[in-house]
Amino acid sequence: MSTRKNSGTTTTPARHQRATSSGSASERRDHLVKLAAEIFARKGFQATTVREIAREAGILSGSLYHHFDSKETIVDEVLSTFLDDLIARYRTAVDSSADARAVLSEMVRIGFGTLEPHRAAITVMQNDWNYLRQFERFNYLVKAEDEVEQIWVSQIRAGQAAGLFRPDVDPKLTYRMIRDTMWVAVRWFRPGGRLNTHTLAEHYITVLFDGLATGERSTQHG
Amino acid sequence: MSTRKNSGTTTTPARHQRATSSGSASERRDHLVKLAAEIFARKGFQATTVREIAREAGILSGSLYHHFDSKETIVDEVLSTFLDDLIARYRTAVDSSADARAVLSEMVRIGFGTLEPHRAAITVMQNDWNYLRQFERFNYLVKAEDEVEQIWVSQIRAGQAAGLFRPDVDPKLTYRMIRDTMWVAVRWFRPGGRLNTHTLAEHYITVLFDGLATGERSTQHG
Amino acid sequence: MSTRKNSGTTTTPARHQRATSSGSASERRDHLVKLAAEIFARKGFQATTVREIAREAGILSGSLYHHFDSKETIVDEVLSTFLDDLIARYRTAVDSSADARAVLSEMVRIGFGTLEPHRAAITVMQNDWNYLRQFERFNYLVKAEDEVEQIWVSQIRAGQAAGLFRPDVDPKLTYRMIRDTMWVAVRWFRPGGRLNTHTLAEHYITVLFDGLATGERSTQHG
Amino acid sequence: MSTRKNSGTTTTPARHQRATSSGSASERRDHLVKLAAEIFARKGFQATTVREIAREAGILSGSLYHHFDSKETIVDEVLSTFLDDLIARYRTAVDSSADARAVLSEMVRIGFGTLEPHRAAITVMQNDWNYLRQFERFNYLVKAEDEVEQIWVSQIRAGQAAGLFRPDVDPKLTYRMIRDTMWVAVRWFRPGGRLNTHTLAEHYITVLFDGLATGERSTQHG
DNA sequence: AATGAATGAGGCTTCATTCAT
DNA sequence: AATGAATGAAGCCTCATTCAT
Repeated sequence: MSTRKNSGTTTTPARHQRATSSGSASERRDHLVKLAAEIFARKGFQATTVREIAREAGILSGSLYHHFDSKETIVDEVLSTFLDDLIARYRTAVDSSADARAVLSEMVRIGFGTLEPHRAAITVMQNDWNYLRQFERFNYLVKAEDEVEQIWVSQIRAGQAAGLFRPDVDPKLTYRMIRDTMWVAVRWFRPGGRLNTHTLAEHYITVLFDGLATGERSTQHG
Repeated sequence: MSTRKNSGTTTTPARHQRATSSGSASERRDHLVKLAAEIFARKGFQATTVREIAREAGILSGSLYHHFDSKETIVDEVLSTFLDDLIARYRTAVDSSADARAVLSEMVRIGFGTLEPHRAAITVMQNDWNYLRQFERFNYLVKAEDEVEQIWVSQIRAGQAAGLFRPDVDPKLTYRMIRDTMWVAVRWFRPGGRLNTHTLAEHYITVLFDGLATGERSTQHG
Repeated sequence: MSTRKNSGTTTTPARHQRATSSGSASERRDHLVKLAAEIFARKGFQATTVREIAREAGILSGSLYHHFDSKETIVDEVLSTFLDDLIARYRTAVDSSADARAVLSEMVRIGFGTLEPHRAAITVMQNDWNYLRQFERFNYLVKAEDEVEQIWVSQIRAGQAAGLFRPDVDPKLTYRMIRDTMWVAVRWFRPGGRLNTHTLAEHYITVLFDGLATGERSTQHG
Repeated sequence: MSTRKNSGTTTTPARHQRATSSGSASERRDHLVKLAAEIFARKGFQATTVREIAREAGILSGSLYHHFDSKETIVDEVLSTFLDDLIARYRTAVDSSADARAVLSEMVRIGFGTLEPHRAAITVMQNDWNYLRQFERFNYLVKAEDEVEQIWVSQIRAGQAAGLFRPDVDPKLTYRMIRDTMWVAVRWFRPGGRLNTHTLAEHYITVLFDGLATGERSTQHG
């Protein structure tokens, strides 16, 4: 699936193909996208000025428009690159013939696993989603989200059907809680800190499947 | 704790307190804050213009400055009102003499319970936190967050000490996951929809304490 | 001469004549004018807000409009009060039958003598003249200035005619230099400092009439 | 001494230095500064709007910010350019080996000589000094003023020590009077009128050194 | 006399974007 | 590919003034 509206990185025919010191045109473009993503993540999309992105890249703001139509084109590329990658990974996990618990575990690992390589994109998605979705051009974000939900929910349902998961939980609701827990972690997760994404994933898998409580289950508390 | 920078609603000595047809000055102010909160939630703080807030209130933008120093003063009031209320509720729950599981369950209920009355404030906090915390005036947000974390973590630790909770989970990490799950729900939760906040809370309490899986625990999967 | 456009202090029929705790209406008005003059002097007319004047008077800005039509009415009163007083004093000096040197000396003393009682008004006149004269309502300032010039120049001419003053100086130019020297002193003169206005006047009279140089005159230097 | 906060005209390394039809960037900037100075002088700093400056330059107000950070940056440049030039000229005069009277005469000529080329800047300094000095960024104005006072006072003292000047005049006070007389002349001096700045200077030198009176000196009058 | 809410015009500044060079 | 000057719309905020109470 290509969620990208504009030329994607993988499908773009390299234009000009100059072999300059700074690499090909598309490499330059990718570099700029990465730079921008970091600033978007740090300050928010709206609070980031085009001048700021340009300055960080060592050029003037007008020059950015040789690479991108608009500021929105840049976030677009940031977000769609992430979503393309994420969905591709989920598909791989689902395509294995493992049972639902194993698949879900793998998907949790995939989710936490994107925290580092796609930290900026995930942050932007968390913080600026609400703003960006107002624009028609970002409708595809909702579509991608729906597709992801589809993948998760069907796994949870499969697990329930197989008797692996409690039958009394709501699949959609459960998915949303898992999803939120993973993505929001980007707000406090710091690479190189006390916890790495692997630990995070295993910790969450444990609590998710077996719960926080010890001993006999179903005790009426609260 | 009062996180409020400006005169708080509960502690403000009633000044002049004229009883006019349009209500007291502080009622007018509160009304404006609520209006603004809704728009901030819908469009984001930065994307909301003061003209927009004023128009919705039926006045001109300049007139807003009769009530507030700045646009930031308005969000400030939105957020601190919410935090004051939340922390007060948590304190009440903690002060009961129930066991850790009961207290945590109650705190989860409190959290989900704020989703409706403080929907706008929570949304703003989720979406604009990253932007707002850049300003010194919002330092108190971090302080309030720390206090809340303190409350939760100590309950989780107490539960572990009492043998109620798994000893192998990280208290801070667990708190963060719970918190995120609750708050981010504001993004998709719609009052009057299929799920109400009570259902949400109980659902989450179930999964949180007892896990998603059925049958024997600790089986190595994935 | 009354330069005042609005009700002057001396000619205004006392309205209402209430004997309140704060004095008559005109006393209240005068008090406000004095307050305002100080702020105008300190911050400049334009940079002074009506709110600021009101705050200093312990009332709200809207209430000022019970006393004055507009902000400009207030400066108007500040300036015309000063000019009325100044011109009256000059007239007295001129009406003596002393010789030109004595009269001019006295006028210099009068000028420096206004520095303390009319410090604020003189400061406003120095700093905001350029701005205020743009408005038709302040045309009378130019008229007052012309009248003062008239008084001085005729004295200088009389002194030249009597052989008391050099015939080779330009009377108007000389007047302007004297005037400027006196008024601009308001910028650095501080009551209670090393110099009082009496010393200032005598110092200036000395240099003005007899020059800075010692010994033989007319030596070609420079 | 460079009082300039921003890149000074004399010391700026020519950046890029494109030779376009409209001149270099710094030429454009200088042109804008001159335009602005005229309006500041005519209407006062505060009463001048950036739109007005832009309109006079044939551009839109936003475009001004391509050249200057703020309205204050523009006056800053106006004033510091003048002060730099003035102080440089004074230094040259002082560095000659002439006697104090000759040096002072020359400095008077320099002062009046700036009236035409720096008319706008001097006017702004006279009228808006009181307002501008409130801002930290204009602290350097006071420093420059102090330096100038230093130069004058030491010459007056030298003249007194050499027996050229009356010993009974206060050097600082005398300096201030001279200074005020020169600068305030900018308020009424009109190039091309009856008097030119050369005449003005010689007139003032005459009165300053030898006084207004004829005949025997020190006669007690007044 | 005073309040306090509101007006409405206007101020400075920012910023994505364009375009000739 | 990049520059740099300019656009033009819009944003936040200020302030003298008005007016019902």
